[in-house]
Amino acid sequence: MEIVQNIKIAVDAIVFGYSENKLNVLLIKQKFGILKNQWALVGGFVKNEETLFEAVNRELLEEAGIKVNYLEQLFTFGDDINRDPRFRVISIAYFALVNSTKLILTADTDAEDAKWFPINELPTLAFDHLEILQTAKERLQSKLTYQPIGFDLLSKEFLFSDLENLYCIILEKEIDRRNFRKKILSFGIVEETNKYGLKTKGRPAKLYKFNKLKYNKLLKEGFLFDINFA
Amino acid sequence: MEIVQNIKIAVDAIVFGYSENKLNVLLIKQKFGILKNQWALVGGFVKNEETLFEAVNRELLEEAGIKVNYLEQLFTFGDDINRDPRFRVISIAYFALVNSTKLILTADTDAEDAKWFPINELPTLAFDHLEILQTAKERLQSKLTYQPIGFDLLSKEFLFSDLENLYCIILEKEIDRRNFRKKILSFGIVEETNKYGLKTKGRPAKLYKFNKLKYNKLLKEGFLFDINFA
DNA sequence: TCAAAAGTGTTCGGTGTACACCCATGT
DNA sequence: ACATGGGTGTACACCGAACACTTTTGA
Repeated sequence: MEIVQNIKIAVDAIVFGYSENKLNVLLIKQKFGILKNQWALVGGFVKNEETLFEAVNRELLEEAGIKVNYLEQLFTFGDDINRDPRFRVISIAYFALVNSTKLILTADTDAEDAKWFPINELPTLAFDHLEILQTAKERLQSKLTYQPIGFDLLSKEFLFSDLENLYCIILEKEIDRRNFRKKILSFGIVEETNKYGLKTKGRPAKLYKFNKLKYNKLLKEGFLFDINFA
Repeated sequence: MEIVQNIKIAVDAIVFGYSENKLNVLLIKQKFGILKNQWALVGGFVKNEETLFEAVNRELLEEAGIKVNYLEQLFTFGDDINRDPRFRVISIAYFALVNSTKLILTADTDAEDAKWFPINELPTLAFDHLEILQTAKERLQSKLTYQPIGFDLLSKEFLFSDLENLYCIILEKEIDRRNFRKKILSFGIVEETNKYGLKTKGRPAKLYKFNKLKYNKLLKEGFLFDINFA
């Protein structure tokens, strides 16, 4: 049986970053091709000899010069046959998190520009990238409540108030400071250091860190991370 | 920029059915090609002009003659470059549920045979289909606890004891009958009919039915289906 | 001494959990 | 009358939600 398929395979990455009390998304503007002068997600075609995972990581490095903290497959977009006007492209979208938006974006080989955009101030996006982004945002929101991925958006040592804020902003709701703190600490996977954050107004705040080893150990014992506030 | 890709796109479906207190999976044996005489998931290559969704439904109809109750994208398998020995194939796997395993399986065009296998008595499977199946089983287990998909595995009208059993078997744990019943009924999305199930031993059992409209209405009001027992 | 943010405890109501008894039928 | 599965009710413990005060710094 001969199979004749004229379908291309691409990977796209939705990269989230958090800084200054805002949730940001990484977008690029390409030098060449159909995407010239248009903001789009990091992505590109899969090479014959590389895995999907390798393809995403390569594009992240080539187009933005970054290595991410967290990466998982999101969804495969292939039901809109004309999502790319040139020819049929099926895109396997990935969901990524990086800590600190301050990392240097090196618009490298293919990308003319790479920038962080607050999720509420997006430019017009190429193709169906806005739809992909929306799916990614929903995944982020739901996953935040049952997996400790929030820490991948913060630096290794962070302020409790930053963690609180991150949850409030991403979940788009108010959370009681005291209950939030109590809940997180009750898990025993966040530890205080003896360092303090930068001087600001008010009482100095301790830096905390996420103990991943402890978390993995608890996981095996049946522990469930779960943060669901009314 | 010219893109030369030698990658084929396939869809595969993991179809679950429930009957006689067992969780079953639908497998087929193909007439032709590399899969001759091997049990495999329903699936095949995507045609140029059809959506992914259409492709899965077509294969389900062609190879097993069924229409499913529930269908969602599961995961895209493309990290093992040699998962198919002929050439590189990326498979977009779908997760499907049907009510009652008694529906007639018509091994149609391509399939020589189509059969239900209890999930604990599987034959050797083609390619990485066992891995795909494992992923599907995990999705089923987790989704069962936060979405009312159990009803898609039962007939329109069902016995409470069947629902209880379904949960016990799929989640592989014991559940207190009384608490389970109380919980489900408290949602207000399952209603009793005035019919009774087939005569068996003991007191006759009422038939119940799932009120999908009510569920959708409650969903909009922020209702969360959630069944998690210790 | 005042403002501003960090850090801590208590009360209350709801819900998950464990558990025991009655009901309706066929034999 | 008895075996078999269907159907109901209660008591307790724990946890999430609401909420107020003290602490530590800089100005």
